[in-house]
Amino acid sequence: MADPSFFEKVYEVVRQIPYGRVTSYGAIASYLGSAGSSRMVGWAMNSSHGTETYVPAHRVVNRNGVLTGKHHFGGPNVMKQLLESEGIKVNNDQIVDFKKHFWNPATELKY
DNA sequence: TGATTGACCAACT
DNA sequence: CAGTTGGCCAATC
Repeated sequence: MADPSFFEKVYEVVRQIPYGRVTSYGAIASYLGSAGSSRMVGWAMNSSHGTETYVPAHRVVNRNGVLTGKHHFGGPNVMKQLLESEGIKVNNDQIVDFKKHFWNPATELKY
């Protein structure tokens, strides 16, 4: 797309998250150029259900590594199960060793 | 069409 | 230390 919107950029970044890795809304937003748009990342995930390509929104958590949007996956346990299914341990809705599983698009993906 | 909200983050009071 | 405010873009009322 010659002029991709914020949403489309978010989708592409989230899709490029490798298996067993997670990232934060702020990291994506900051990578796109605006840390204040972190809310839009979450909103984009909400819209990701209507996209043709699947978006691993369960790999996206807030800056604390907490599963803030777990309720939006159709159930409060779905997101946790998905992460654990990828080898990521989740305790009390919080990712264990979040820093180790953290995938920074600005560093890994960069361009 | 204007106002409000939304899965956030950071700074200020 | 905790509560409030500003900021960002897009969708819904």
